[in-house]
Amino acid sequence: MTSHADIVPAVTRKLGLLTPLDAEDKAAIADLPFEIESVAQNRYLVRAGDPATHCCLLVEGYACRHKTTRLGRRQIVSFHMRGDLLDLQSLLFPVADHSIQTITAATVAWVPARTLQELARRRPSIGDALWRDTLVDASIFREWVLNVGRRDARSRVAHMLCEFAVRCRAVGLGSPEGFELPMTQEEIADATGLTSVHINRTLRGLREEGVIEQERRHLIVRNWPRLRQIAGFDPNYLHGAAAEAA
Amino acid sequence: MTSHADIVPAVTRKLGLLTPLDAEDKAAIADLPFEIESVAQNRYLVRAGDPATHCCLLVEGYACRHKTTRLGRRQIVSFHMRGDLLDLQSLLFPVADHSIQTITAATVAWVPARTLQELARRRPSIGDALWRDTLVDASIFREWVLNVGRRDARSRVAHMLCEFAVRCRAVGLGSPEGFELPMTQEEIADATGLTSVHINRTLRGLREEGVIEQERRHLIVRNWPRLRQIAGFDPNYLHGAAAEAA
DNA sequence: CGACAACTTGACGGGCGTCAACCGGAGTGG
DNA sequence: CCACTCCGGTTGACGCCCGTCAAGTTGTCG
Repeated sequence: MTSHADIVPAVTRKLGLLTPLDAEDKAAIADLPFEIESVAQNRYLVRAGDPATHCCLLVEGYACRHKTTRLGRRQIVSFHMRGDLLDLQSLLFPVADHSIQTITAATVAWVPARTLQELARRRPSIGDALWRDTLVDASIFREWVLNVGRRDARSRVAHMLCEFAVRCRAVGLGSPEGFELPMTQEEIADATGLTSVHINRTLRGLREEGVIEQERRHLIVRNWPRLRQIAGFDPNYLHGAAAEAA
Repeated sequence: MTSHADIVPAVTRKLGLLTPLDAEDKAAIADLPFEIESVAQNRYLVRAGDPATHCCLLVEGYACRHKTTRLGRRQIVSFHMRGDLLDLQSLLFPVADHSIQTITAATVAWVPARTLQELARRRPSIGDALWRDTLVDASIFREWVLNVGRRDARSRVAHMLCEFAVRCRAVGLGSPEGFELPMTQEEIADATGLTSVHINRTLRGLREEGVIEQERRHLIVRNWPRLRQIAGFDPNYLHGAAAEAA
């Protein structure tokens, strides 16, 4: 069971990595009225079009944001893991412009958007940290536009794996070599703008070259330099998000 | 010639659309030390890797942000026009993670990032407005990921045209039907993840169907409903950016 | 009027989508 | 404890959308 007392250090740590916080900032965070919820796999946390009343912190598990074309074609625009703040994007908007869905069972902590916004005004350091977090997200979106727009399937998948690996490591998930890869091939496809069939072929290619190894929902990177080279991966765009990985 | 006195109302108007500003906010904006510069076509305003010391307001003309793959393939991640704030993205980061380049001759107003950041803290409404502006940008990036990842060439180009049209209208550029389309076909290609050859064929297709008309760098939309339908365009994701267009 | 960038068009090929079949593991119910 | 089901993964055949290459043409600026 997760309690309010477990959440506070996680949030403080997360924001503290983005901007220095003083004692009063930390006290203010401890006062936040989190509501903790356990969520099953494949459940919506936010639906596009919903009024945006709450923000949430992903305490445990994995999630993604996605949008769909009018014809129903889905595009995942980001993956999220333990410690990520979701839906800061709509903190200042009345309705959500995209959906957020769990990939695995997860636990999340909800805070009223109004409360958070008010806190950001009262404690400018916290405001900075939140703003910075959304800027990192934006930087990742830009990299994804590049990834989907200008890399072939092979590099595209490799790039997505590199990013996921680095971000996992940054929050202490998995070892340097291996980590959980919780999404289905169809979800990888929707994130890279490909089809699940082609993801399957591409992963097989990487496996046959000895770059990666997979079993179940676990991925082992056998040849990091090669994977980075295939991806053309340069982690700068992750900014603080990978601070610990350096 | 553009002077400091011309810039202030433009900035005030821009930010005022995002969040209500009081007299003190406006006075603070008027005190900002803008440095005005005229820039030729195809000049870099910011290069990826540059230290991010200044932010800039695009006073007149058009610009784009872009990133490139290690193999040198370029992806434009956004277009910008009169009134847009550029490089708020790197307000809180030490180095720029992408480049910004003019598409036409332009005039820009520079402000030290430090000054703006300090203003955002001192006047929370201005901070909100700036944050909100970066959130709108992020929302547009997400839509671009979807556009490039999940639409075919035809819809993709149509979508890009719809967005550009709506944003032009929002800042009073062009008429409901026609507007300047300042970018080359190669730039449209780099924004949509296609090639200039295919952009040429796609635009021809739209012309032959009577959806659009082009002469020089000018575009006339002959059949708006049809263009929107081809694009599957829903302007919600532009949030405040198109406030005036409604 | 010459030079250069942007646009235009055709021929051809490949990367990836589509369709379809099959497999394998996990959960479920008898 | 075994059948049944279902989701996700795997593989092959085939074809199309879009990239590539190449050769003009047009427009613009000196």
